Amino acid sequence: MEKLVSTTLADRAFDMLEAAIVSGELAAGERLSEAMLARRFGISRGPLREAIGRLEGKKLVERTTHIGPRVTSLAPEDLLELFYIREALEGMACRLAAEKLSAAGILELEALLAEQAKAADVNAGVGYFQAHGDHDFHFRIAEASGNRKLTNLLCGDLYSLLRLYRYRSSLRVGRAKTALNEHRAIIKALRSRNGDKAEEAMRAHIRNSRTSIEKALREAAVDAKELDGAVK
Amino acid sequence: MEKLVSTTLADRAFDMLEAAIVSGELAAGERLSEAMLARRFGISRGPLREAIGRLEGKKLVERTTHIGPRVTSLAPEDLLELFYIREALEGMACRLAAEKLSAAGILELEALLAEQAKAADVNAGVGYFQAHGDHDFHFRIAEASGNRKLTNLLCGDLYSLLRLYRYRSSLRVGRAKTALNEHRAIIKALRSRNGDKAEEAMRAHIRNSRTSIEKALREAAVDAKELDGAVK
DNA sequence: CAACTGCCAACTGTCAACAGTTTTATTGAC
DNA sequence: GTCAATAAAACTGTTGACAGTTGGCAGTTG
Repeated sequence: MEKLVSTTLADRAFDMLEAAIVSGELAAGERLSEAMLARRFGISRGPLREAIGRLEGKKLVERTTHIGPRVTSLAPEDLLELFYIREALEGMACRLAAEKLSAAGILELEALLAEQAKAADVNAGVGYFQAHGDHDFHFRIAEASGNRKLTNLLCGDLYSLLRLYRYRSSLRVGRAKTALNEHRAIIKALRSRNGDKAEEAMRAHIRNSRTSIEKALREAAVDAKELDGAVK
Repeated sequence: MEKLVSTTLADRAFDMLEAAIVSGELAAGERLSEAMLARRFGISRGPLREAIGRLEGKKLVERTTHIGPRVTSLAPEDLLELFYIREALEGMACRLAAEKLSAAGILELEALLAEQAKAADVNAGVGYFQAHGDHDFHFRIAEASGNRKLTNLLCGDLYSLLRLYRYRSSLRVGRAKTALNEHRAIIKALRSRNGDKAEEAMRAHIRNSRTSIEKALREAAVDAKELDGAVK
């Protein structure tokens, strides 16, 4: 048996499509032509269709009959709705992590945070932080919950959905430093092994993220209106 | 335009399969033969495959290459993990509902509860309560949250997953009356428009459900062990 | 010049057939 | 009688082709 890569074509198509979608290579709302994608991946339309079906089940693409599949496009309200879900789920994950995390695990988190602090300093807290560091931090805590279904839901489904919405990094200038402090508070709560405090620390963090985005969205809406008025 | 039912074959197959799975007609862990299902639905394997793909994305079926799709089977630990997720999400839904629910909405909930109380009395609180009433109650609150993504996640994905695990109703004897009281407490918190209280009331309710199931599972495990010993 | 009608190309939905793998049944040996 | 090996049956993965629908383009008409 040399076929260690016994993945089916549909599997590979699924992975490639998901990667292309969350990376933004396939823009939100873009129509996916089956024939084109089939040529691009070098496979037939059958497996491709199955892959698209799976993505549809994951809410990453939507379909309308005879017109074709499109990448799910998230309205600003949808993004905010997802943040309420994140607050609930990551709060729970953080509570569980506080009860289960090993001393070594906490040290790892602190090391990660120290690295982020450096990066945040270097970049004056703009893009990088949100892109990689924040992500990793939340990932680790989700995994530390020890709840596999919760971890999969957060890291697998929810985060790929969140990435569909590409907010301009300018929306978040100045948030990085605050967020870093909130991460410190979370680790402190984790170290105390207090589930209540850990959950509340995480929820406050995500709540603040949400209000920050809400504010940015309002400002963006105002700008758009002014621009619209100017054009007219 | 008389073709209001422009559903595709794959859509119908998806609906029928999902219904068959959550109703238990297709048992958990059962292997799904594509040819058999295609004959049964009177369609070809193409659309069927796509429907199965969607269910796979929804985590209702799992696939292994060249062996075929099987209905996802939930271990007891998986069930408990789902209850932690429920606690987080429904707690959040209840908080949002407390802030948004109209007076009329609260009256509807109370009416529903009164109906359940009658049914619970009649059946001495065994099967019916859990099967319909509890479900409806939680559904309504999820919808009242006003958060569409949250509602879909709870009512669409999570509940169909939960139904995969068919606990014998005997596991829950005596829980019905307690649960009814907990529902009353939830409504009381909703009426007070206090998000914190509403969230905590719902979380306590689901936590109690979980501990009740944990206890029942432990007892069932002991019984199984004794039975196993007797057989040997 | 604008709007409507009819046609055409492109695409999606569906199917039947082929290739490779797994499972089962049969056969033979010990 | 049991076990192993081989062959056949059944099933999944994949493909290419066909039918029905959608959207756009050109031509025509008011």
